[in-house]
Amino acid sequence: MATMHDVARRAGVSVMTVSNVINERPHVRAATRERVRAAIDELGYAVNATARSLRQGRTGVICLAVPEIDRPYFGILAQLVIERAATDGFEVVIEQTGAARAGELGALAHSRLRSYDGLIINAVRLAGADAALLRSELPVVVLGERAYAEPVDRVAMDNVAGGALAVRHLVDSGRRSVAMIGGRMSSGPADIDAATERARGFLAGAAERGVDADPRRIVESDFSLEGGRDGVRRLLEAGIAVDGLFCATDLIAIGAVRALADHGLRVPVDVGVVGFDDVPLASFTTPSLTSVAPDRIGMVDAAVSMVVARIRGERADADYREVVGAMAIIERESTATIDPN
Amino acid sequence: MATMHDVARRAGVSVMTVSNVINERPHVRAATRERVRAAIDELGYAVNATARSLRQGRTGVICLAVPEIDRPYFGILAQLVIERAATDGFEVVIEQTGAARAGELGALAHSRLRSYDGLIINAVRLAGADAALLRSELPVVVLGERAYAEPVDRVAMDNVAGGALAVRHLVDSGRRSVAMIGGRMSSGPADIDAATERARGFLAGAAERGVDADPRRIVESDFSLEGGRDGVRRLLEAGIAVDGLFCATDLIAIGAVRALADHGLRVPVDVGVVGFDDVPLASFTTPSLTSVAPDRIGMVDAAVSMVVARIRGERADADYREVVGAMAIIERESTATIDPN
DNA sequence: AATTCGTTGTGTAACGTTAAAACTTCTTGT
DNA sequence: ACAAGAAGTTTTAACGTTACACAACGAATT
Repeated sequence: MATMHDVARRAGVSVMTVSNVINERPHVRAATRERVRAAIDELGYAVNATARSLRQGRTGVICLAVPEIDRPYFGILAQLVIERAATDGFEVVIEQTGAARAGELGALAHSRLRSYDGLIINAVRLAGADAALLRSELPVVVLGERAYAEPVDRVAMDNVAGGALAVRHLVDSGRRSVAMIGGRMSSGPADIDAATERARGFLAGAAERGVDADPRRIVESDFSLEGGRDGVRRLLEAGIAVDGLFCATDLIAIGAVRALADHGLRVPVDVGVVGFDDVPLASFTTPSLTSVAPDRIGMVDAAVSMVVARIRGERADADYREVVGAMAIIERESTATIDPN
Repeated sequence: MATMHDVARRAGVSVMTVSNVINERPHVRAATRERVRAAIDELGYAVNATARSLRQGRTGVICLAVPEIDRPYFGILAQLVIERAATDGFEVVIEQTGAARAGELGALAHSRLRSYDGLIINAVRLAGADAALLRSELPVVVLGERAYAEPVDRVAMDNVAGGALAVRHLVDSGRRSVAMIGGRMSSGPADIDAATERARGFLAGAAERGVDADPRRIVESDFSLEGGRDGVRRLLEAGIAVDGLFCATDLIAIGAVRALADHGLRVPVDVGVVGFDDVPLASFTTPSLTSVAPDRIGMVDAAVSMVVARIRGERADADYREVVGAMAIIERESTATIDPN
C-alpha cells in the first residue's frame, strides 16, 4: 500500500506538501497541487486512517452500542443515528453488547473505545460498568432509564407515561381485565430498567382507571417473539382472565397475538393488545397493532447533538443534560372497540 | 489518558516491560509483573488500540457492510457474523452502505477500510465499485449474486433454486395462477441481483409445473413492507388473477398478506403466499408464513472462514472460492392446502 | 538597496505502541 | 571458578501521519 512518502517522492515534493494537498490547506501552488493529485491517482494512494487518528487524537467515528442488533427497535435506532450523525460529519459503527450476559459491557473495553470519538450506548445492564465508562475521557451519552450515581448525559423515553397510556387506552376501549407481558417488579431502587418502568406505568394507569392492578397480572419475559408467546401461555395457565393485554415491546405483542390465536382467543374481539415501540411492522400485521410510540427522531437528535457537542468541546465538563422523549399512543386494529360483525 | 510511559515510570520499568506484561509474553519475573499490573490499575491505563494497530498493521476487526441494517435479514446476518467471528478472535463492526443511492459504496473508501483487517460486504450495486474494492489489499468476501469481472471470494445463496422451490410448492399445494412480487426481469447479463435470480427461478418453476409463466405476472418492488402492499395493489389493479403469490422477501410477503386482507382476500384460503429469507417473524405472523430458507449459518460460516483465512495469509493469492448456500422451503400456514372449515 | 511581508514549501518531532536485537543478570553443570 | 545458556530487561527504530517552526522566494514598500 502506497504511503505519503511514496506520493511525495513521485511528485517531487515533501510529505508535508502532500499532507497539505490532501487536507486542502492553503498556500499550495495550483501547479504543485496538480502534480501531487496526479501522483496520488497513479499510486492509488489513500490516507491511512489509523495513522491519522493516532496523530490527531480523533477518528470522526461515533460508536453506537446496542444490546442486540437483530431486534427491530435497534435496527431502526441505528438507522436514525447513522443518518443524524452524518449531518454533523461523523460516521457511525455499531457494536453489539449482548444484553443477556452480565458484564458484557466490559466488551466495550477502554482500549476498543479509543478508536472512537464518542459513544452512544443503549444501556440495559449498566450497573457495574458505569463507573468504568464514566471514568473514560470519551464523551458518552446513555440511552436508558436508569439514574446513575455519577452524572451522565442521558436520553430516555418516558416509559412510565407510556405504560400508563397503554392501560388507559385499553380500559377506555372497553377492557376491564388487563394484564402485562414483559414487565418486571423492581427489586430495588437501583434496579430500574425499561421493563420495570413500563410495569410501573401499567400499575399506575390501572389504578387510575379503577381496574384490578394486582402485580400478579404482570409476567416477566424476554423482549422477543418467544417471550410474548410464552407470556400468554403463562398468563392463561395461571388462570388469569384477560381482555386487555399490554406488551412491553411490539415483538412481545406479535408473539402474544399469535399465542392468543393458538388458544382460540381473537384480537381485538376477545382481547385488546397494545405494543410498545411502534415499529414499522405494527401497521402491517393482522390485526395491525396499537402501539406506544416514542419520539425516536427527537431522542436520536438529542443524543447525537449531545455527543457531538462534547466531542467539539462545546460544553462545560460539569454541565450534564438529561432529555426525556415524549410518548404517544397510535391506535390500530388490535384495540378496536368491539363491534358486532 | 495514561500511556504506557506513565505506567512504566510508575512501576519503575521500561515501556517494553509494560508491553510484555500486557501482551502476556514470557520472561517477565512474577514480582515485576505484579508491580506493572498494580501501576496499570492505579492509573486506569488501557492500551491505545490506534497506536497498536498502526504499529502492528492489523486491528482484529472485520467490517460487515450491509445495505440497510433495519431490515430483519441483515439484523440476523449481523448477529450471526458477530458470533462466528468471535470464535476466531475477531470483532465486527457494521457499516451501512445504503442500498439505494448509486455510488454509495464509495462510502467504503479505502481510507476508512484501513481500520479493518477484512471486509464482508453484502453487495447490492457493486458494479462500479468492484474495481476499487478489489484493488485494495484488504481481504474481501462478497455476499451476493453477481458474478464479477475480476475474481472475488464470494458466498451466495441459490436464489434461482429458491424461487423454483417456492412456485413448485404453490402449485403442488393446489394453486394455478401464480404471481410474484419483488422480482425483476434482467436487462442484461451484468445486471444480476437477488430480485432477478429469484424471478428467474419463479419463471423456471412455473414453466416446469406447466402453469402460466408470463413475465407480466412479476411486479417489481422494494424489499420492504410497503413494497409488498403496493405490489398487491398493482397486481390486482392490473386485473391479474392470483391464487398463489411468491414474494421475494418475507417483509414483502407480510406487506402483501396485509394488503390482500384489505382487499378481502384470505390467506391461505383465497391466496397462498410464500416468502423468502425465513426470518424468525415468519413463525409468528397470522397466518404464519411459508418461506424459502437459506442456509444462513453455513453461509456466514463460509464467509467468515474465508476472510479469516485470507487475513491470516493461509490462502494463495490467486485461489478464489465461491460458495453457494443450499435452500429449503419451510411450510407454514400461509400455504396450507385449502380445507373446508 | 534595504526592509518588510505574504506565499510556498520543507524539516523535525511527535502521537503510543511493538519487533528485534542487545544487553544484564541469574542458573547450572563441570 | 567459569563457560554457556536461560531468564529478565532495556535500547532502538520504526508504523504513517500532522502540528509547528522555520527557510526560501519574490513582490511591495520605504
